[in-house]
Amino acid sequence: MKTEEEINEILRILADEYPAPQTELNYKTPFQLLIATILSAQTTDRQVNKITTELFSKYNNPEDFLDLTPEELAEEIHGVGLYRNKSKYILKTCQKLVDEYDSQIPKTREELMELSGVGRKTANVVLSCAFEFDTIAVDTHVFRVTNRLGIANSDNVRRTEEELMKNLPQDKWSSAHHWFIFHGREICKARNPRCGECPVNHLCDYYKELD
DNA sequence: AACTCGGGGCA
DNA sequence: TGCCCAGAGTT
Repeated sequence: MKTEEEINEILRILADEYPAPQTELNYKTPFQLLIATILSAQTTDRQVNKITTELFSKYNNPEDFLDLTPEELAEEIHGVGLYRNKSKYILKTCQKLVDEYDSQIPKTREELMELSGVGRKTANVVLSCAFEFDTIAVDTHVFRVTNRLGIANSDNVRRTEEELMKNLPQDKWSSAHHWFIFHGREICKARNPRCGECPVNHLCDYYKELD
């Protein structure tokens, strides 16, 4: 595990390396962020971004989506993968938003996770990016990167979330989330990680154990 | 706990 | 061109 100084050094280097694109924050409303995050399951947000501009120009609230049949919506979101499931989840979620939340997005993790297609990761993204609540959304990139670096040490996403909230300074939670995701995609990849190009390899537990 | 759902990226 | 990757729901 890392000392506070080592963690701050890692964060400093990553901040310098990745001027946080913060892609989730590009969505204009909590509703857009929620839908985009449901769409992003098992895909990159690059794929999601390809379709959301047009999608949200046509449908921008739960009522708009409820005008569509599952088949029509599936057609609209073609390209993000798992589109039939995601179409059903989104329509079910929109119906619930209309029926139970006056078309607003609920602000607690428990309520968000009751929505179809919304698990812990999606709920945390909405809480931290749309409502700026103090949460860290742990997807597989964040999980892999932080465990390799030694900022977390856990075989379980739920515990990693707790460890990160304990080990990272709170004012860095939001930006660190984006650094880890970007780093995980470009450098610290699941397979064939490019450790030679990694700006924090001298501070990485995984890199130390390589040879 | 294992399986399903689509497609993009890379070996 | 086949294998790996990325969440949530279902069985």
